[in-house]
Amino acid sequence: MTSSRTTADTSAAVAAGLDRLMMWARRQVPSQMSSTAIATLDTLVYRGPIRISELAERERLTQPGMTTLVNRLAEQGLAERVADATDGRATLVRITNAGRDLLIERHANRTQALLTHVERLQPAHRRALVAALDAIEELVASTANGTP
Amino acid sequence: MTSSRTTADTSAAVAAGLDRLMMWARRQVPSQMSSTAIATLDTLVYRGPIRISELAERERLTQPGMTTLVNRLAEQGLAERVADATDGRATLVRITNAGRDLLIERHANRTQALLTHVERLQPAHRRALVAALDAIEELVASTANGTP
DNA sequence: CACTTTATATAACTCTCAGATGTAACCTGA
DNA sequence: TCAGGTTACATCTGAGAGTTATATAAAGTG
Repeated sequence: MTSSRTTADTSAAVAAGLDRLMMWARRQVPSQMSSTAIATLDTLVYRGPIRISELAERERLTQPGMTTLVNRLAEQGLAERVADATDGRATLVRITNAGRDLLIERHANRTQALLTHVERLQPAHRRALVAALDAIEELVASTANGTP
Repeated sequence: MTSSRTTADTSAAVAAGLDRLMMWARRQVPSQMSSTAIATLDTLVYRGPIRISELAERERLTQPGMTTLVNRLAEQGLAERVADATDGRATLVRITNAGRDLLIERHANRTQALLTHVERLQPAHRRALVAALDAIEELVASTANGTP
């Protein structure tokens, strides 16, 4: 009882802490592209070629919205359309090398921006964050594929 | 030597982990309001009444952009304009009780959404995140007031 | 008291999204 | 095999939220 109570409380504390962390981090790293565009490219990396409608659902966009977003990405050479061999109606979207490069560069920039702050932390706190990296990994992986 | 090398590496790992965490969390909690509007309200809480132009700079918006955003917030009753007693040109923006309530409710909603995932973590991972809460606190506080 | 600077507001435009609707490809049963 | 229904995507308009350029009003300055 005490145990489950504690688990619930600490989970809530962690969730609240993560939310505040995100609010903070958002301000540290200005981003030039639409966050939806970035997240979509990210999904393309982890999911591979994927249908427009499925992409729209994952990114919580309407299908027409995703269609125009894919158009923009294609114009910029960051993604491309591929015919679906199994269904003539469908279009698969695939990230290009340029798209991957953009994500890599962006990630590096953001990491650099956060780095300054992380380096200034008390050593013990930094160690605590390092120790939590696997946990973050699990969290991110928890819905990385097939969100339900 | 080895030590400083390790510090830099682990800091980078932490920063990279945080970036991926943000990408992930973005998808978990859809928000109805503009993220800029939320962040602005948040700033109003932590800074108290503040000038339009200073607010614009903090949120990386142009001054006209912040003027219209403040108009929207005022129409919704989430913030209000107050005359600056020391400067007739300036307008101070102040959050209202309704604005505070909205932030509180939103934080609760997001925390609830994250909670599900946190509770499913392996106990050891959850403990690691709990242990990192103070570190997160320090990180968020590092530029919570007066970023420069 | 003119002149410059500062703080905000207004106007016109752009970009990105949502909602409604159209069109082509697939599936199903008589 | 073909008519009717469904699925997947595209197109069209309209609204929201931001930008730059510019105007207005209050402060400072010689």
